[in-house]
Amino acid sequence: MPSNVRARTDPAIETARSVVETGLDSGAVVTIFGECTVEYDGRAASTLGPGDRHVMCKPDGTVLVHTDEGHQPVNWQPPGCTHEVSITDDALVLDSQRDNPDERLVVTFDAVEHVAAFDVTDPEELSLSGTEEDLRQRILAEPSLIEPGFTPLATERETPAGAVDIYGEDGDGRAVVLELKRRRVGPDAVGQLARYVEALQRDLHAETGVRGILVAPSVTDRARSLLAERELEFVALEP
Amino acid sequence: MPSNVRARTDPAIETARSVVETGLDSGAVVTIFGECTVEYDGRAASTLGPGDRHVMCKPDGTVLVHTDEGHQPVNWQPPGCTHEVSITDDALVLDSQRDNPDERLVVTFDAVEHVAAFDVTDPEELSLSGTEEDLRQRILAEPSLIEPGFTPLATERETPAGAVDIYGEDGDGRAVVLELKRRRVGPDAVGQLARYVEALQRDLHAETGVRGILVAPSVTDRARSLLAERELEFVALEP
DNA sequence: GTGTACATCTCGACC
DNA sequence: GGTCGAGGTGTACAC
Repeated sequence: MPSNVRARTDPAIETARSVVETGLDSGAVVTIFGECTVEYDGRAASTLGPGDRHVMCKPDGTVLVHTDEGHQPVNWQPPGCTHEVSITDDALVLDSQRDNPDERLVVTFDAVEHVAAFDVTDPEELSLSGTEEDLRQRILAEPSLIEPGFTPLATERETPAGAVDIYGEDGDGRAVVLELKRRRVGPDAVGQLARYVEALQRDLHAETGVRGILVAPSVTDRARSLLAERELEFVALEP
Repeated sequence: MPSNVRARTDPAIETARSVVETGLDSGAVVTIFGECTVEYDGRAASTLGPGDRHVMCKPDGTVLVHTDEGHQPVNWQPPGCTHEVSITDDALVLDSQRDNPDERLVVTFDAVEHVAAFDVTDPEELSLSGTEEDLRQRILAEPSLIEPGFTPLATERETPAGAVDIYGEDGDGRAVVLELKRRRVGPDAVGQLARYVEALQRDLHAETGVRGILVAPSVTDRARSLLAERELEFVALEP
């Protein structure tokens, strides 16, 4: 059985170029480790001087440049880019570009210390729970978690300010807007709820006010006082 | 000169364990490629069935699990975690945990096709331009970009709703709040500006209203109408 | 440590 | 293709 991996440590530059080019052409995930500089120009612009980094090129056009710290790549290119590899002045150059927006990432390796091409077979999808969608399902299955008498009427109900997570009415027939968050919320969520309540109020020409309820595990102090100022409510609930 | 890289293709499982453990202990960036399953439990919870993935462990405690698609890792652990590697039932198991919040990621490799440890030396910092901070500097250097007579008085001015990007006054001495965005803005930015304007209005007990100006390259239609409803303004400006 | 807002955010869904 | 909001968001910075 042939290996799914083609790798070289401290390769000659032409060998490195070959592994990368062959890998990219065959739809492999290609990684390059070595001393490099990185130039980026697009939505923003950046430069990164010489240092050791790990670069990953995916067959979907993604590029990721990782240092030894942090979850986030120091530089990257999103899916959909086209990469080219070449040798210029004894350096291995990876050039990744895209349109809309016009963006370009160029990684120049003075020295390649490792290169690898991985044939990836991954049939599985991630199964994730504990999302906002789970919270929504919980409430729709048991509306009394919000308060006795609450009745959901629609999800994703459109308003001039955007779609409301859950729209319904309370035991007295008043319109209720729910904004759901899977985690502790700050002022931004209050602003969002306030927008929806105001928009719906205008839209319905309601005589009685539209109630707005923020549903989340907890709120910060500032968010709580913003809720109070706007006469909005809070219900503690987890996904 | 000894190589900065220790790598093995299709290693025996004990060899793989040794390279990973030695690498983690020495502060190297360690990568493992092979067929694995992934279990995560923490802020949310997830499972991922068998497939080929590329796993990177950084010396700061970061773990990244990448498939062949997308910018984002399919699973990960943020910096600050402690990882352990072991062999259980002929599988290589990577166990990464942290407290606050309690989170655990377990990657189980049925087969390791490649393993590598990279000694990283990276003295450079990223130099980035085109950020919101650049836009702020541009306005402070030339306030008339907002409008003739505008005078900045403070940045990060605190209000009960949060800190205002730039606070100042117009040619008539009216208070002005600027909210800056480096890119095209939607309804969320309008909500943010509205919160600040309302909070400052209350705070100042101003007789004349506080003006709110959104400064960004452009706005969506919905954001524009929300601005109009709230009598907020827009100035087109890029970073 | 928590709170707050930015980010080349990315990503998916819907229009 | 643009708009919109979620995200296990991560990240820096202020309190």
